[in-house]
Amino acid sequence: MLIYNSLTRTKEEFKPNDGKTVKIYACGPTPYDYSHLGHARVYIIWDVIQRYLRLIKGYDVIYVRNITDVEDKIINRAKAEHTTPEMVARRFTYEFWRDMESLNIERPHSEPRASEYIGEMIEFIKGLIANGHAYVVDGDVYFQVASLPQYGQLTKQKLEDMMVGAREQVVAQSELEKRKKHPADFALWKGYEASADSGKYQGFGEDIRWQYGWESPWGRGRPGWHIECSAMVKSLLGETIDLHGGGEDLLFPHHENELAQSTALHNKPLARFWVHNGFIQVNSEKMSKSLGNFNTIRALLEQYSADEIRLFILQTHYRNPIDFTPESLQASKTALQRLVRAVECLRYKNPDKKDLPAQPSQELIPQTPLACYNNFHNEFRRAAMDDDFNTAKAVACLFKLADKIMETPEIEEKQKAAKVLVDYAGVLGLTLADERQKVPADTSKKLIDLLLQLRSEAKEKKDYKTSDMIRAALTQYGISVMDTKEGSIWEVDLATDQSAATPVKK
RNA sequence: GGCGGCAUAGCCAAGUGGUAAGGCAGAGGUCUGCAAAACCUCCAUUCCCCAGUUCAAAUCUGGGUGCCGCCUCCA
Repeated sequence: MLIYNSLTRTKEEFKPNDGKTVKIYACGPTPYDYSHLGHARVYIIWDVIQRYLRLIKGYDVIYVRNITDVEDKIINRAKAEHTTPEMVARRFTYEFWRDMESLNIERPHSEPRASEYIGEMIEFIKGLIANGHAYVVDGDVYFQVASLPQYGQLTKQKLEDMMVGAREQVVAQSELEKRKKHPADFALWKGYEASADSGKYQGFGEDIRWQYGWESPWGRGRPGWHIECSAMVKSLLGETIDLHGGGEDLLFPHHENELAQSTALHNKPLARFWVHNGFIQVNSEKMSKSLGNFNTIRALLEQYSADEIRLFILQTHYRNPIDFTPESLQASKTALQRLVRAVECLRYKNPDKKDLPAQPSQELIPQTPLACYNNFHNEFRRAAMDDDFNTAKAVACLFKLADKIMETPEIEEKQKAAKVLVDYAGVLGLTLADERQKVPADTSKKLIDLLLQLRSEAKEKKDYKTSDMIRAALTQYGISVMDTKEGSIWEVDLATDQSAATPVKK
């Protein structure tokens, strides 16, 4: 199969390094706020990559996704809320997990937190100082960019060219830059005392940055942004992994610097393939916190199901930008119904079972020579997913199969094909669960009121047979109906309710 | 200033040398007490513009126009 490699900027034939185990490291969230649709896209994409390599390609996959819980934005939020960085990170890590669960994103095998790997980072930095790629200035440690001839290889930038931008944007920014030997040198370790803006954190009682620091050979401080990934990759997966990636914004400086650190220490490539996804845009501008044009996953889930959001995202190739509009999401919602209806026939045989299985079957390779999906398997894999995870094409395959299912009159054939559809949709993380009869919570109240209105109309017509039938039915459902002078009132029958519940006290 | 991406029907979006996937919307039909849903059929002679290469270009080359991203926290 082919995967586009950001490092070479071409699609390359992919095989795991050892032939069967794929080591994946995807850059995870910084938990300082709720996640938005852009985050959803990255993790949905990696979820699909991971599922495809495991379920269809049959590789053993080790999937690691970190949590950056040591970061300035967390510290700033903690300061604003008069709490601790740990509390902020923990809270939003939980919120992140909830969102991931809601989107039917499978858990990675490991989710290392930066704060758990400070020791490994310090060792890593010590190695870089020892072999001359890093230098210490007053408790700070910087990576010396000029010491690595291939620096800039990932983003194809020359050091001289970077200085032009650096001159305008970076150098003037702070006194701190005077410490660096080159403007592009980046911090491996930020010393507390040396921190140029540490002063502004005083006056809040205890200095949060001081609390949130670790002892190191260079004094108290905290790690720079990029070192965590290098150290955790090394610790959990080894010196060279198969796939590494994240959002395209991470290419520079984050991944360039990770690559530099790891190359400088190991003299080996950090990752064989670098995979980066495009952004979600709003009105052709990127969706971001700073522009304030983002939609949280939490908010979107109130109106759209996980399947709908996933379909929306997977209908575009992962490297292209997606322009988000409410209409485009609505289009995916409508489209999904076609797939759901196509697999409705699976319920024909067992009418008692109202829902499809939550987990798709693992038997993914059908041997039945049914005409309706003869080429489906091949098309989905070879033409679509094997070509740089072309989920847009894969989704089109699902729709074509759905049409074939609709056309097929014979029930058993329909069901066989529908099973295939469910299984392959599962590779994309789509459940195809039928939610058409899922009603809002307050609908039952409205329905009871409607029944009581019909009942009172029946009573006025002296149609006591109907009115008694309504009351009897409601009673059977645990609703007590009482007629008063002002009209009928109702309540949930407590006795019925309690009989169903487990007693709390004995 | 450096690096990079995109431009395909009303909208979204695949396709990167062989004659335009798929989705939404729209039109017609079947069904139907009414309504809705569903199902079937149709819907780009053409891929931002100009020039070139080729038997053949949306796809390759050169030029132009427009939009966007990274270089600073960002998925």
